Amino acid sequence: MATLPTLPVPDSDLLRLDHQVCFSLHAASRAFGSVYRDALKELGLTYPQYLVMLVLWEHGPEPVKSIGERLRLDSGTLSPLLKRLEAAGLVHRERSPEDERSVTIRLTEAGEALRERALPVPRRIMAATGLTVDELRTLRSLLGRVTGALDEA
Amino acid sequence: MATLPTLPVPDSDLLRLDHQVCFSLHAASRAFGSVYRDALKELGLTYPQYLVMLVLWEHGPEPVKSIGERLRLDSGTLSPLLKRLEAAGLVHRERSPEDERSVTIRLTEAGEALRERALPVPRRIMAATGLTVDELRTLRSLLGRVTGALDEA
DNA sequence: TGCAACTAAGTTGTGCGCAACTCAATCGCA
DNA sequence: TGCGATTGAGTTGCGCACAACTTAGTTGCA
Repeated sequence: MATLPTLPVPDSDLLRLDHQVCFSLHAASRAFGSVYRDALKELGLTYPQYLVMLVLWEHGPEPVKSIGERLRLDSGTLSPLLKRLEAAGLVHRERSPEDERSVTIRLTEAGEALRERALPVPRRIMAATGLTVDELRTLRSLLGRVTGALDEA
Repeated sequence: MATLPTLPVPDSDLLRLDHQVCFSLHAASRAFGSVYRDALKELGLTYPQYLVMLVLWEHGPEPVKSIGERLRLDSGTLSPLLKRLEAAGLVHRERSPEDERSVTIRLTEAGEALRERALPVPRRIMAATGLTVDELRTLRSLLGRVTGALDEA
Protein backbone atom coordinates (compact mmCIF):
# COMPACT_ATOMS: atom_id res chain seq x y z
CA MET A 1 0.00 0.00 0.00
CA ALA A 2 2.72 2.47 0.97
CA THR A 3 4.86 4.14 -1.69
CA LEU A 4 8.25 2.45 -1.74
CA PRO A 5 10.91 4.83 -0.46
CA THR A 6 13.06 3.75 -3.41
CA LEU A 7 10.48 5.09 -5.86
CA PRO A 8 10.95 8.84 -5.51
CA VAL A 9 8.02 11.13 -6.27
CA PRO A 10 8.82 13.70 -8.96
CA ASP A 11 9.30 17.22 -7.73
CA SER A 12 6.53 18.70 -9.82
CA ASP A 13 4.08 16.15 -8.39
CA LEU A 14 4.97 17.24 -4.89
CA LEU A 15 4.27 20.85 -5.75
CA ARG A 16 0.94 19.95 -7.28
CA LEU A 17 0.07 17.78 -4.30
CA ASP A 18 0.82 20.59 -1.89
CA HIS A 19 -1.37 22.99 -3.82
CA GLN A 20 -4.13 20.44 -3.98
CA VAL A 21 -4.00 19.67 -0.28
CA CYS A 22 -3.98 23.31 0.76
CA PHE A 23 -6.68 24.18 -1.68
CA SER A 24 -8.84 21.18 -0.71
CA LEU A 25 -8.53 22.18 2.90
CA HIS A 26 -9.52 25.73 2.14
CA ALA A 27 -12.46 24.58 0.03
CA ALA A 28 -13.60 21.90 2.49
CA SER A 29 -13.50 24.33 5.36
CA ARG A 30 -15.69 26.75 3.46
CA ALA A 31 -18.04 24.00 2.29
CA PHE A 32 -18.56 22.95 5.92
CA GLY A 33 -19.05 26.58 6.85
CA SER A 34 -21.73 26.91 4.24
CA VAL A 35 -23.67 23.83 5.40
CA TYR A 36 -23.37 24.91 9.02
CA ARG A 37 -24.53 28.40 8.11
CA ASP A 38 -27.78 26.96 6.78
CA ALA A 39 -28.25 24.62 9.74
CA LEU A 40 -27.55 27.36 12.29
CA LYS A 41 -29.48 30.16 10.63
CA GLU A 42 -32.69 29.38 12.51
CA LEU A 43 -30.75 29.42 15.78
CA GLY A 44 -29.37 32.85 14.96
CA LEU A 45 -25.78 31.64 15.35
CA THR A 46 -22.77 31.80 13.06
CA TYR A 47 -20.43 28.81 12.95
CA PRO A 48 -17.73 30.38 15.19
CA GLN A 49 -20.42 31.49 17.64
CA TYR A 50 -21.72 27.91 17.65
CA LEU A 51 -18.23 26.65 18.48
CA VAL A 52 -18.11 28.99 21.48
CA MET A 53 -21.55 27.82 22.61
CA LEU A 54 -20.38 24.18 22.31
CA VAL A 55 -17.50 24.94 24.66
CA LEU A 56 -19.83 26.57 27.17
CA TRP A 57 -22.46 23.82 26.90
CA GLU A 58 -19.83 21.19 27.50
CA HIS A 59 -17.61 22.83 30.09
CA GLY A 60 -19.75 25.43 31.83
CA PRO A 61 -18.54 28.94 32.67
CA GLU A 62 -15.07 29.62 31.27
CA PRO A 63 -12.72 32.58 31.16
CA VAL A 64 -12.16 34.14 27.72
CA LYS A 65 -8.58 32.89 27.87
CA SER A 66 -9.45 29.19 28.00
CA ILE A 67 -12.21 29.48 25.41
CA GLY A 68 -9.53 30.95 23.18
CA GLU A 69 -7.14 28.09 23.90
CA ARG A 70 -9.76 25.45 23.16
CA LEU A 71 -10.78 27.08 19.89
CA ARG A 72 -7.35 28.42 18.89
CA LEU A 73 -8.71 31.97 18.77
CA ASP A 74 -7.27 35.14 20.26
CA SER A 75 -8.98 38.01 22.06
CA GLY A 76 -9.07 40.05 18.88
CA THR A 77 -11.53 37.54 17.47
CA LEU A 78 -13.29 36.50 20.68
CA SER A 79 -13.97 39.89 22.25
CA PRO A 80 -16.31 41.20 19.55
CA LEU A 81 -17.82 37.73 19.02
CA LEU A 82 -18.65 37.43 22.73
CA LYS A 83 -20.03 40.94 22.69
CA ARG A 84 -22.46 39.84 19.97
CA LEU A 85 -23.45 36.71 21.93
CA GLU A 86 -24.04 38.94 24.95
CA ALA A 87 -26.14 41.35 22.87
CA ALA A 88 -28.18 38.32 21.71
CA GLY A 89 -28.83 37.48 25.37
CA LEU A 90 -27.08 34.10 25.23
CA VAL A 91 -24.12 34.72 27.51
CA HIS A 92 -23.15 37.14 30.14
CA ARG A 93 -19.70 38.31 31.23
CA GLU A 94 -18.38 38.90 34.70
CA ARG A 95 -14.98 39.98 35.96
CA SER A 96 -13.34 37.28 38.01
CA PRO A 97 -13.07 38.37 41.66
CA GLU A 98 -9.75 36.59 42.29
CA ASP A 99 -8.11 37.97 39.12
CA GLU A 100 -9.54 41.25 37.94
CA ARG A 101 -7.88 40.83 34.53
CA SER A 102 -9.91 37.76 33.75
CA VAL A 103 -13.49 37.78 32.45
CA THR A 104 -15.67 34.71 32.94
CA ILE A 105 -18.25 33.90 30.28
CA ARG A 106 -21.41 32.27 31.59
CA LEU A 107 -24.51 31.04 29.72
CA THR A 108 -27.78 32.81 30.40
CA GLU A 109 -30.98 30.76 30.67
CA ALA A 110 -31.65 31.50 27.02
CA GLY A 111 -28.15 30.26 26.21
CA GLU A 112 -28.74 27.01 28.09
CA ALA A 113 -32.13 26.61 26.46
CA LEU A 114 -30.66 26.96 22.98
CA ARG A 115 -28.78 23.71 23.53
CA GLU A 116 -31.93 21.66 22.93
CA ARG A 117 -32.53 23.30 19.59
CA ALA A 118 -28.89 22.78 18.57
CA LEU A 119 -28.85 19.04 19.27
CA PRO A 120 -30.04 17.84 15.84
CA VAL A 121 -27.49 19.98 13.98
CA PRO A 122 -24.42 17.68 14.03
CA ARG A 123 -26.31 14.68 12.73
CA ARG A 124 -27.47 16.68 9.72
CA ILE A 125 -23.91 17.74 9.01
CA MET A 126 -22.53 14.21 9.45
CA ALA A 127 -25.02 12.85 6.97
CA ALA A 128 -24.19 15.59 4.48
CA THR A 129 -20.47 14.73 4.46
CA GLY A 130 -21.09 11.38 2.80
CA LEU A 131 -18.17 9.79 4.68
CA THR A 132 -18.25 6.70 6.86
CA VAL A 133 -17.44 6.89 10.54
CA ASP A 134 -14.04 5.32 9.89
CA GLU A 135 -13.24 7.82 7.20
CA LEU A 136 -14.23 10.67 9.46
CA ARG A 137 -11.92 9.27 12.13
CA THR A 138 -9.06 9.08 9.62
CA LEU A 139 -9.76 12.61 8.52
CA ARG A 140 -9.85 13.91 12.08
CA SER A 141 -6.60 12.15 12.88
CA LEU A 142 -4.75 13.46 9.81
CA LEU A 143 -6.01 16.98 10.38
CA GLY A 144 -4.98 16.85 14.01
CA ARG A 145 -1.47 15.76 13.10
CA VAL A 146 -1.14 18.43 10.41
CA THR A 147 -2.28 21.16 12.74
CA GLY A 148 0.09 19.99 15.44
CA ALA A 149 3.04 19.86 13.07
CA LEU A 150 2.23 23.23 11.50
CA ASP A 151 1.88 24.85 14.90
CA GLU A 152 5.40 23.67 15.74
CA ALA A 153 6.77 25.56 12.73
CA MET B 1 -9.45 -2.51 10.59
CA ALA B 2 -12.92 -1.33 9.61
CA THR B 3 -15.67 -0.96 12.21
CA LEU B 4 -18.13 -3.82 11.79
CA PRO B 5 -21.46 -2.51 10.56
CA THR B 6 -23.10 -4.72 13.17
CA LEU B 7 -21.36 -2.80 15.95
CA PRO B 8 -23.29 0.46 16.02
CA VAL B 9 -21.51 3.62 17.13
CA PRO B 10 -23.22 5.31 20.09
CA ASP B 11 -25.06 8.49 19.29
CA SER B 12 -23.05 10.67 21.61
CA ASP B 13 -19.83 9.48 19.94
CA LEU B 14 -21.18 10.54 16.57
CA LEU B 15 -21.92 14.02 17.87
CA ARG B 16 -18.46 14.30 19.37
CA LEU B 17 -16.88 13.04 16.15
CA ASP B 18 -18.73 15.57 14.08
CA HIS B 19 -17.63 18.38 16.35
CA GLN B 20 -14.08 17.14 16.26
CA VAL B 21 -13.97 16.83 12.48
CA CYS B 22 -15.43 20.26 11.88
CA PHE B 23 -13.25 21.81 14.47
CA SER B 24 -10.11 20.04 13.22
CA LEU B 25 -10.86 21.25 9.73
CA HIS B 26 -11.35 24.79 10.91
CA ALA B 27 -8.15 24.65 12.96
CA ALA B 28 -6.10 22.96 10.24
CA SER B 29 -7.21 25.47 7.66
CA ARG B 30 -6.12 28.32 9.89
CA ALA B 31 -2.85 26.59 10.78
CA PHE B 32 -2.06 26.27 7.07
CA GLY B 33 -3.04 29.89 6.60
CA SER B 34 -0.64 30.93 9.30
CA VAL B 35 2.32 29.02 7.81
CA TYR B 36 1.53 30.32 4.34
CA ARG B 37 1.26 33.83 5.69
CA ASP B 38 4.84 33.62 6.92
CA ALA B 39 6.12 32.04 3.71
CA LEU B 40 4.34 34.56 1.48
CA LYS B 41 5.08 37.67 3.52
CA GLU B 42 8.29 38.43 1.64
CA LEU B 43 6.38 38.12 -1.66
CA GLY B 44 3.81 40.61 -0.44
CA LEU B 45 0.97 38.15 -1.06
CA THR B 46 -1.80 36.84 1.15
CA TYR B 47 -2.79 33.19 0.82
CA PRO B 48 -5.93 33.84 -1.26
CA GLN B 49 -3.97 36.21 -3.48
CA TYR B 50 -1.38 33.46 -3.92
CA LEU B 51 -4.12 31.06 -5.00
CA VAL B 52 -5.23 33.52 -7.68
CA MET B 53 -1.63 33.93 -8.86
CA LEU B 54 -1.28 30.12 -9.05
CA VAL B 55 -4.28 29.99 -11.37
CA LEU B 56 -2.84 32.70 -13.59
CA TRP B 57 0.65 31.17 -13.61
CA GLU B 58 -0.77 27.82 -14.60
CA HIS B 59 -3.52 28.79 -17.03
CA GLY B 60 -2.60 32.23 -18.36
CA PRO B 61 -5.12 35.07 -18.78
CA GLU B 62 -8.53 34.17 -17.39
CA PRO B 63 -11.84 35.96 -16.96
CA VAL B 64 -12.88 36.72 -13.39
CA LYS B 65 -15.68 34.20 -13.77
CA SER B 66 -13.45 31.19 -14.35
CA ILE B 67 -10.95 32.19 -11.67
CA GLY B 68 -13.93 32.21 -9.32
CA GLU B 69 -15.04 28.77 -10.49
CA ARG B 70 -11.59 27.28 -10.02
CA LEU B 71 -11.20 28.73 -6.54
CA ARG B 72 -14.83 28.49 -5.46
CA LEU B 73 -14.97 32.25 -4.86
CA ASP B 74 -17.55 34.79 -5.97
CA SER B 75 -17.14 38.29 -7.34
CA GLY B 76 -17.77 39.79 -3.91
CA THR B 77 -14.49 38.26 -2.78
CA LEU B 78 -12.55 38.41 -6.05
CA SER B 79 -13.27 41.96 -7.16
CA PRO B 80 -11.55 43.71 -4.24
CA LEU B 81 -8.80 41.07 -4.14
CA LEU B 82 -8.02 41.60 -7.83
CA LYS B 83 -8.11 45.33 -7.29
CA ARG B 84 -5.37 44.91 -4.69
CA LEU B 85 -3.30 42.70 -7.00
CA GLU B 86 -3.71 45.34 -9.69
CA ALA B 87 -2.65 48.10 -7.28
CA ALA B 88 0.43 45.97 -6.48
CA GLY B 89 1.25 45.94 -10.19
CA LEU B 90 0.96 42.14 -10.52
CA VAL B 91 -2.08 41.84 -12.78
CA HIS B 92 -3.99 44.04 -15.11
CA ARG B 93 -7.65 43.91 -16.13
CA GLU B 94 -9.19 44.39 -19.52
CA ARG B 95 -12.78 44.24 -20.73
CA SER B 96 -13.32 41.41 -23.15
CA PRO B 97 -14.13 42.77 -26.62
CA GLU B 98 -16.53 39.95 -27.53
CA ASP B 99 -18.47 40.18 -24.24
CA GLU B 100 -18.36 43.58 -22.61
CA ARG B 101 -19.64 42.12 -19.32
CA SER B 102 -16.55 39.95 -18.91
CA VAL B 103 -13.21 41.18 -17.55
CA THR B 104 -10.01 39.28 -18.39
CA ILE B 105 -7.23 39.19 -15.78
CA ARG B 106 -3.71 39.10 -17.21
CA LEU B 107 -0.36 38.92 -15.44
CA THR B 108 1.97 41.89 -15.80
CA GLU B 109 5.71 41.30 -16.24
CA ALA B 110 6.13 41.78 -12.51
CA GLY B 111 3.42 39.19 -11.96
CA GLU B 112 5.17 36.68 -14.21
CA ALA B 113 8.49 37.42 -12.56
CA LEU B 114 7.08 36.73 -9.10
CA ARG B 115 6.59 33.11 -10.10
CA GLU B 116 10.30 32.37 -9.67
CA ARG B 117 10.33 33.68 -6.13
CA ALA B 118 7.21 31.69 -5.28
CA LEU B 119 8.61 28.34 -6.43
CA PRO B 120 10.25 27.29 -3.14
CA VAL B 121 7.13 28.02 -1.08
CA PRO B 122 5.19 24.73 -1.47
CA ARG B 123 8.16 22.58 -0.48
CA ARG B 124 8.52 24.49 2.76
CA ILE B 125 4.84 23.98 3.52
CA MET B 126 4.94 20.27 2.64
CA ALA B 127 7.85 19.72 5.00
CA ALA B 128 6.07 21.62 7.78
CA THR B 129 3.00 19.37 7.62
CA GLY B 130 4.94 16.35 8.91
CA LEU B 131 2.82 13.98 6.78
CA THR B 132 4.06 11.45 4.26
CA VAL B 133 3.16 11.74 0.60
CA ASP B 134 0.68 8.89 0.99
CA GLU B 135 -0.99 10.54 3.93
CA LEU B 136 -1.26 13.80 2.03
CA ARG B 137 -2.90 11.93 -0.84
CA THR B 138 -5.38 10.33 1.56
CA LEU B 139 -6.10 13.69 3.08
CA ARG B 140 -6.63 15.33 -0.30
CA SER B 141 -8.95 12.54 -1.36
CA LEU B 142 -11.07 12.65 1.80
CA LEU B 143 -11.30 16.43 1.65
CA GLY B 144 -12.30 16.32 -1.98
CA ARG B 145 -15.08 13.83 -1.27
CA VAL B 146 -16.36 15.82 1.69
CA THR B 147 -16.45 19.04 -0.29
CA GLY B 148 -18.23 17.35 -3.16
CA ALA B 149 -20.83 15.81 -0.88
CA LEU B 150 -21.39 19.02 1.08
CA ASP B 151 -21.79 21.02 -2.11
CA GLU B 152 -24.58 18.65 -3.16
CA ALA B 153 -26.52 19.49 0.00
C1' DT C 1 8.89 46.96 49.17
C1' DG C 2 9.04 48.85 44.64
C1' DC C 3 9.36 48.44 40.01
C1' DA C 4 10.01 45.94 35.73
C1' DA C 5 8.18 42.02 33.26
C1' DC C 6 4.36 39.68 32.21
C1' DT C 7 -0.57 38.61 31.41
C1' DA C 8 -5.79 39.04 30.13
C1' DA C 9 -8.93 41.48 27.66
C1' DG C 10 -10.05 44.82 24.59
C1' DT C 11 -9.24 48.08 20.39
C1' DT C 12 -7.80 49.25 15.70
C1' DG C 13 -6.93 48.31 11.06
C1' DT C 14 -6.65 45.19 7.06
C1' DG C 15 -8.12 41.44 4.29
C1' DC C 16 -11.11 37.41 3.36
C1' DG C 17 -15.91 35.19 2.65
C1' DC C 18 -20.44 35.64 1.61
C1' DA C 19 -25.31 37.37 1.16
C1' DA C 20 -27.89 40.79 -1.00
C1' DC C 21 -27.91 44.12 -4.02
C1' DT C 22 -27.02 47.32 -8.45
C1' DC C 23 -25.85 48.02 -13.20
C1' DA C 24 -24.86 47.11 -17.76
C1' DA C 25 -24.50 43.73 -21.46
C1' DT C 26 -26.27 39.69 -23.57
C1' DC C 27 -29.58 36.16 -24.62
C1' DG C 28 -33.82 34.03 -25.89
C1' DC C 29 -38.10 33.75 -27.48
C1' DA C 30 -42.98 35.37 -28.37
C1' DT D 1 -37.70 42.84 -33.54
C1' DG D 2 -38.50 44.01 -28.93
C1' DC D 3 -38.57 43.11 -24.25
C1' DG D 4 -38.16 40.30 -20.11
C1' DA D 5 -34.86 37.00 -18.06
C1' DT D 6 -30.25 35.93 -17.34
C1' DT D 7 -25.37 36.78 -16.68
C1' DG D 8 -20.72 39.02 -15.26
C1' DA D 9 -18.68 42.27 -12.49
C1' DG D 10 -18.84 45.33 -8.95
C1' DT D 11 -20.62 47.44 -4.33
C1' DT D 12 -22.28 47.34 0.43
C1' DG D 13 -22.58 45.51 4.82
C1' DC D 14 -21.50 42.21 8.34
C1' DG D 15 -18.78 38.83 10.75
C1' DC D 16 -14.44 36.30 11.27
C1' DA D 17 -9.10 36.01 11.60
C1' DC D 18 -5.13 38.04 12.92
C1' DA D 19 -1.27 41.45 13.67
C1' DA D 20 -0.12 45.22 16.39
C1' DC D 21 -1.27 47.89 19.87
C1' DT D 22 -3.38 49.75 24.56
C1' DT D 23 -4.84 49.36 29.27
C1' DA D 24 -5.28 47.52 33.61
C1' DG D 25 -4.10 44.04 36.88
C1' DT D 26 -0.69 40.58 38.66
C1' DT D 27 3.76 38.53 39.56
C1' DG D 28 8.44 38.09 40.71
C1' DC D 29 12.66 39.41 42.23
C1' DA D 30 16.49 42.79 43.27
